[in-house]
Parts: sequence; C-alpha cells; structure tokens
Amino acid sequence: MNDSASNGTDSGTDGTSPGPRRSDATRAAILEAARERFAADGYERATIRAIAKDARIDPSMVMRYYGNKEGLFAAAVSYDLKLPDLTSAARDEVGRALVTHFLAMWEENEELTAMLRVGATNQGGAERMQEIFREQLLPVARQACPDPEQAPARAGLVASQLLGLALTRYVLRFPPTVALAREEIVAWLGPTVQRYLTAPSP
Amino acid sequence: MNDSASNGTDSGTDGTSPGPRRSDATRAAILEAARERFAADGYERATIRAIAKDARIDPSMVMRYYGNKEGLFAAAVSYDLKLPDLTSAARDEVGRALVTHFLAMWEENEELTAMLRVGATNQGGAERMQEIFREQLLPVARQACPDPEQAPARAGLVASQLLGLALTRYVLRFPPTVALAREEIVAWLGPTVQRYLTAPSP
DNA sequence: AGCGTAGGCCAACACGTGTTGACAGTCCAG
DNA sequence: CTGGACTGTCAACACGTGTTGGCCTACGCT
Repeated sequence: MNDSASNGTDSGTDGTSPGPRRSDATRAAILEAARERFAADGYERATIRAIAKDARIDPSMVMRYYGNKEGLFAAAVSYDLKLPDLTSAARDEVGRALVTHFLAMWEENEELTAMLRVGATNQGGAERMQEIFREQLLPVARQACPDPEQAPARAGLVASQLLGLALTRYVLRFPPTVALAREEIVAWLGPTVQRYLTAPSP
Repeated sequence: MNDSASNGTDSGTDGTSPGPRRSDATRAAILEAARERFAADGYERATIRAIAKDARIDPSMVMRYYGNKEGLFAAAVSYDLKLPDLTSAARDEVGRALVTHFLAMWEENEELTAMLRVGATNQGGAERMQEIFREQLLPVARQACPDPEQAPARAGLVASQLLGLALTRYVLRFPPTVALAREEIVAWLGPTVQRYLTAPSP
C-alpha cells in the first residue's frame, strides 16, 4: 500500500516534465527481464530473484522501484490491445483484420503471453483479462455485430478463438499450431471470427 | 524414482486381484481434493498441505501414497479424453459431435480444467497436453479430414478453438462465455470445428 | 491372545520465497 | 568543497513449501 513511485526530484529548470533519472536504464532492464520471466514462467515461478539476476542488479532494487511483486507485474505488462478503429474497415473484412492485428500484437512482444500465463493461474490476472475483454474487445463487437444485445456473447466467442490460438501456439506450443504461417492462420481464423461477429445466430 | 505403489498384501484367497485396502477411502479423498485444488489453483499454488487439509489427513500421507507432488498430479488427473469413434458418425456432423463430447467431458469433472491450468504454467503439464493432442485428437483428424497430410494443422486449429473455449469459460471465466448454454456453444462452435476438419484449405 | 503390519499423526529439516533495513559509493546543487 | 539525495549491495528476517523419519494406534491373521 505504500508509494514507491513518489519522486519529487526534477532534474532541470523545466518544472513540468518528470525529467530523466539516472536509473532509467536499470528500471527498463528490470521491466524487460520481468516481461520475459512472466511470459516464460507465469506469476508464481517468475521469482524476483531471477528477474533481478537477469537485469544484473540486486533483488532489493526491484522492491524499491516497484514496491512489490504485484506492482512489478502491473508495471511490466500493459493492458492496451491497441485495437484499430474498425468502423472504417470493410464490413466483411473485420474478421481478417482482427486476427491479423492480434497476431501482430502477440508476436511483437511478450506482454500478452505473460498476461495469458498469469491469467491462467492467478486470480488477479484473470480479472485483469476480464477487464481487457470488457473494455476493449466488447466495444468492437458492439460496433461490428448487428444486434447490440448479442454483442457480449459474440465477443466471448471471438475471444475463445483468439485466446485459444494464443494458448496453443505461444503457451502450450502444439507443434502443428506453431508451424502455421501467419497468413494461414488469418485465412483459417478470419472467417470464423467474421462469422461469430456478423452471422445471424444459428 | 522410488516406488510408493508397491504393495504385496493381498487380503483374500484370490491371488490375482490386488484386493481392496483399508486405506482406499483415504486415497480416494486425497485424489478428489487434489483434483479440486489443481483445477482451482494450478500446480504451484495447489499445496500439498492444502490438499491434505481438504482430505482431512496429514500431509505426510500424501507423500506415502503418491511419492511426491508430481506423482500425486499424475495419479489425480487422467489423460483419457474418451473420444468416441467418429467413423460411424455422419461425415458432416463430426464437428458438432466433437464439441458436444468435449463440453460433456469438461463439465463432468474438474480433471481437464486442472490439466489446462497446470499446462499453462508447468513445463511438464504442457508436454502432457501435447501428448494428449498428438495421441488422441490427431487420429480423429486423420480420419475426418480429406488429405491426411493436412491432419496435423487441422487438428491444431480444432484444438485452438476447443481449448480456447475451455480457457475463457472454465479458467478465465469471461461472463458472456460462462453464460452461454451448451446448445448455443455447440451451434456456434460445431460448424467451426467442422470447417477446420473437412473444408478445403482456404 | 499375541503379534506383525499397515494407517495415521507429529515434529522437524532444508530450502526458496517476498520483503526489509542498514551500509557504502556517486553524482549534482549550493 | 560540502551536504544531501540517489543508486546500488549485502545480509538477514519471517514465512511457506516439499519432504522425511519417528512414534503411536488399531486392525487382521495365525
């Protein structure tokens, strides 16, 4: 509950910007190591000691800069899926666009894998994923699907397919799923997502 | 590596059957508690002490009967998806049949949820899920899909959808996905799985 | 009845964890 | 030059974990 982000030291004459700190490199190294470890091991097995060793500093620095393990995780992974505005996209291409975007997001860094691994074991992680789903994927479904009443169910179906792909490809690493090329995935999953969003309920 | 299952004590005149032991009730209680805990908490957070407390016995009993924590997990969860023989089923109903079967399997006990949670965090768990995939789902795909060459990729796609549903419904518990009725899920996912198995590659 | 053996509990060990506080070097403002 | 803050290290604490061995009890066979 204590604040570890309270820093009143501005370094220049400009009073507005926080100003760069000498330890920014260390902070960044910690975050990068934390992302890797959380993505590879999940929450419980990603120990602060291991993260500190990867970042080549002392474990106590992690505590000083991020308060505790939970704070470190919150600082290391971001909640933003950066979903593009799909209203301008062609109505019958929303599925492919979504799959393409998710694939890119998932492979450009390890934050989402970390979040998924943690969400599978940690209660707090699961709740954070529910938030992401509700605040980011749900609005997209509301725009794309015909009956707004059905948006939650349809968004849930989309999430099941997209997260299922991430699970089998990046976490469980089923060989055939790992071997699929990006375009193949888009070609297979795009129509599925499209149908979940826009097809009349069966 | 040591054996904790070596029991040469037969209780009756019949020499063939192992014979019931006095501690069978305890063993069963341990396994049941273990399944619940592994399903609810994953491998690391499901402590032997907690399992023992649920089973109302001492933690050391768990060790005596199952050797170590890994042995307990192996004894608690089964690997058998009991996939029905789908050769006799109608060719265009394989998708719905698979989804229906998976839903029933997943909800009749907590073993699959436990396996999924553990697979997401534990290296050994992930490998065990790869085995299940390879030895049980893959053969079904080989029977159902036209070109045997494409069976692995198609089985991987099916796994992504089925495990994704399990993830969002039983682990992350996304409210809209939890709220779906079984028939709705079959109606939505059945055609998807069917397409992944039998449709010509896009 | 007597005895061996299995069932069960208790206390403890060794270890790894998150977390904390005291201490030394280092940079910059005054 | 001097003081204070920031950065970093070291050692330790309190706790929970898997795991082990010793002890007592009670059943079941002879």
